[in-house]
Amino acid sequence: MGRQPCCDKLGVKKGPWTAEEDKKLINFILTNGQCCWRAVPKLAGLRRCGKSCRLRWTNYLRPDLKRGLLNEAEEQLVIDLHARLGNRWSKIAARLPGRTDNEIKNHWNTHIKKKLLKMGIDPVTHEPLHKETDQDPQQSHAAQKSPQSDSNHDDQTQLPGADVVPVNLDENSYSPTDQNSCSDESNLPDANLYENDPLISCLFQDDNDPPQADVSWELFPSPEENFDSLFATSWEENCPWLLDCQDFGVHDFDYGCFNDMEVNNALTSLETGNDDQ
DNA sequence: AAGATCCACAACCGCAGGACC
DNA sequence: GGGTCCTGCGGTTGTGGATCT
Repeated sequence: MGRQPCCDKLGVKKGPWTAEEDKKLINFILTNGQCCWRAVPKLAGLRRCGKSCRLRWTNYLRPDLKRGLLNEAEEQLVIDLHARLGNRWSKIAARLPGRTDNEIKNHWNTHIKKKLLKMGIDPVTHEPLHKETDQDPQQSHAAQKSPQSDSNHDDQTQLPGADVVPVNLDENSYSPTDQNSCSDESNLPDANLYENDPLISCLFQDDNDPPQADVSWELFPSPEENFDSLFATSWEENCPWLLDCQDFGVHDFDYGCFNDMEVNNALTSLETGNDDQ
């Protein structure tokens, strides 16, 4: 049926995002909220397809994201939810605020799956593996302690230490992804969210104490601070961890490169169909 | 020290479904 | 009702770093 590709492949950049691109995207979302991802690249001055922008935002730049490995409680919850929901990662992620479906999926594939296998549990069915796979005593012991062995979880599973939403499999229950619906005021990132986000906080904060690598991800900027002035501060001093994350072109990370005029120009070119990517 | 292999994670791809015209 | 657009989802791939030989 001649469905259009999500982006024209020509001139669209792929691969890892640079700091410059991140900055443009963050800045755009902060200014305009999440709206019409297809238009975002043009409006934000990015050579990316909208899909890529959306993924980058939801999986990495979103202010309410936690970072770092899932803690034990979260892991247990993922296992429990997976037993009921299967590979519906977005549903699972909805029960773990600050975690993305991609993150959980990756963690499942790289850690939990192996862990379960080691414990003698089939990661697909969550049933004990066949007896012919001779478990050594340690493994069978581990299997006995597995979350699946106590089968009477109810739908309000809440593990100690887990910063998670109570499990209620009612489809209408809370989902963090609900904030993704298109642009109204409520869609603009809540300033309070940034109090829990290290990346944004690094970008915004004054040069105070650097965030801890471990991440309680607690944050700092006073709400009344203006994003512009915050962006202008020297974040790289405060965020050595960020420099480790990607090969960022940090020195290009100049907030001044994006402004209203640029947005207007992009809007104009979008309206007129002028695409000079 | 260098090459090979493994591992973890970010990013991409293709499809499905809902909204809109 | 059908076509198109847009977004979200789940599976898969690519890449860089870590570890092993």
